[in-house]
Amino acid sequence: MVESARTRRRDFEDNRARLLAAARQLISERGPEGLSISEVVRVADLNRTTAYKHFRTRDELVSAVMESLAEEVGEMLTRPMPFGERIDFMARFFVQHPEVGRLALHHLLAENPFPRAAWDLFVGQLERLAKSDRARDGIHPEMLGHILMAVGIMWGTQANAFYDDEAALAKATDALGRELKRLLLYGVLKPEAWPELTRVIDDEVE
Amino acid sequence: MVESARTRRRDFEDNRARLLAAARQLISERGPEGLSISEVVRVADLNRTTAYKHFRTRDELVSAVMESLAEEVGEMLTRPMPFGERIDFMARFFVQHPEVGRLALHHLLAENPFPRAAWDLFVGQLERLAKSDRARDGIHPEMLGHILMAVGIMWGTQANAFYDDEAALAKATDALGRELKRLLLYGVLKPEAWPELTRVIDDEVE
DNA sequence: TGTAAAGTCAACAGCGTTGTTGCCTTTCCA
DNA sequence: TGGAAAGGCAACAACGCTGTTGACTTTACA
Repeated sequence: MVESARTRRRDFEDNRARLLAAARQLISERGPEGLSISEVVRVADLNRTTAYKHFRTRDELVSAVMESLAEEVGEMLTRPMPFGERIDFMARFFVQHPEVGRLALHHLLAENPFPRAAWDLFVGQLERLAKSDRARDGIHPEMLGHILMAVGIMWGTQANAFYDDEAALAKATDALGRELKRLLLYGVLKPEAWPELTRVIDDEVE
Repeated sequence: MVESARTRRRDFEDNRARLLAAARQLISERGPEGLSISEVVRVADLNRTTAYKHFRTRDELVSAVMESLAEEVGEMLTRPMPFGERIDFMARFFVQHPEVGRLALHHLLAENPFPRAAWDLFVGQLERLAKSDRARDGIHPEMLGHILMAVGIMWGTQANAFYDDEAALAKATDALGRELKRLLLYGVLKPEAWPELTRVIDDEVE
C-alpha cells in the first residue's frame, strides 16, 4: 500500500535540514512575508507537527534560514583569494546559487541590518588593496564595496530574468565579469573629454 | 457626534490615488505577497468595499501599483540629461525616493520581466556614449547598464540600512557618486600591476 | 429634479494559516 | 529490554483575509 512508502524516518538532523532547505527555497521565491509553515512541510514532505517540533514558530524558522544565509555569504565574501579572481568568483557564485542573491535581497528589504562582521572583513580586503601599490590613490574602500556588492547580489536575479537559456546566462556572466574588470582597470570614459568630472575627482586627490 | 467628522468624500480620482499611495507604501515595505486590501484601506482611511469598487481583486491593485512604478522609473531613466550628471542624479533619486528602489527590488524578485522599453532606451543612451569619441573602445553597453542599474536601485535601500541620520546619508551618497565617477574615468587598479587581468581585456580590444 | 455614480455599513461563507493538544507508532540506545 | 526521543495523525479554536451582497446615504450633473 501507500504505507510502505511512508516509512518513518528518524533522522532529526536530516529533517531539520530539509525544513530549512524548503523554507530557504520558498523564502527566496516569495519573501519571508509569504512563507507559511504549511507550505514548507508540503514541500519538505513532512508532517506539520514535525516542523513545530523543530521550530516553535514561523518566525523562528525564518530567522534560522536567514542566519544560515548570513554564514554562507560571509564565508563567500571573506574566503581568501587574489582580488583578480574575486570578480569572476562572485559573479559566478551568484549565478550558480540564485536563491542566495534573492534571499539576500529579501533580507535587505525585510530588515535593515547587514551582518556587520562579514561586511567589515570584506571592506577590510578592499582597504588593504587601496593601500597597496597596485591600486590608484584616493580610493574609497567602503563605497567600492557597496558598488561591488550591489552588482554581485543583483546579478543572479537580474540575469535570470534577462537570459532564459543557460548558455546565454553563462556568456552574459563572463561579459559582466569582463566589463567589471575593464571598469576597475581603466574606467570607461576618456578623462580628457570630461573636464567637469575629472575636476571633482582630481581636486580630491591632489 | 462622530458623524460630523465622517463627512462623505466624493472624489473618485482622489480616493483611487490614496489607495494606490497606501498600497505603494505597504508593498515597498513588505512586498507584494504581504499586501492585504484590509491593510490598505486601514492606511488610506477608506471603507473596504470602496477599494473593491476601484480594484476588483487584490492582484489588480498590486498590478496597478507596479505599472505606475514602471512609468516612474522609465521616465527617470530616459530623461534627457548629460551623462556626466546622470550618476549623481540617479544616486540622489533613489535616496530621495527609497520606496521606488524597494518597489523595483520587490518587482524584480516577484516577477521576472523588466519593462523592456525603458531598458532599451537606457542601454541606447549607453550605446551612443560607447560609440562617441568621449568613451574608451570596447565598452559593452548592456553590461555597463546592468552595473549602473544595480548600484542605483540598491543604493537607496542599502544606504538607508547603513546610515541612520540624514546628513550621513547625503554625505555617503556624494561619496558613492564620487567613487562611481572615479571608476568610470580611471578605474581603481593600476593596469601595469595586474597583467593577468589586462591580458583578458586588451586581447578583446586589439 | 430625478437618476446614476460613489461612498458607507454590516454581514456572510469560504478559505488558509497558526499554534496546540492528545494519542499513537517507530526507532534508538543506555 | 524498556524508556526517551522523534515522527505522524487528527482535531481544535482562533484569527484574518477575501470577495460578495443588500440596503442605505450622499453627491453630481444632465
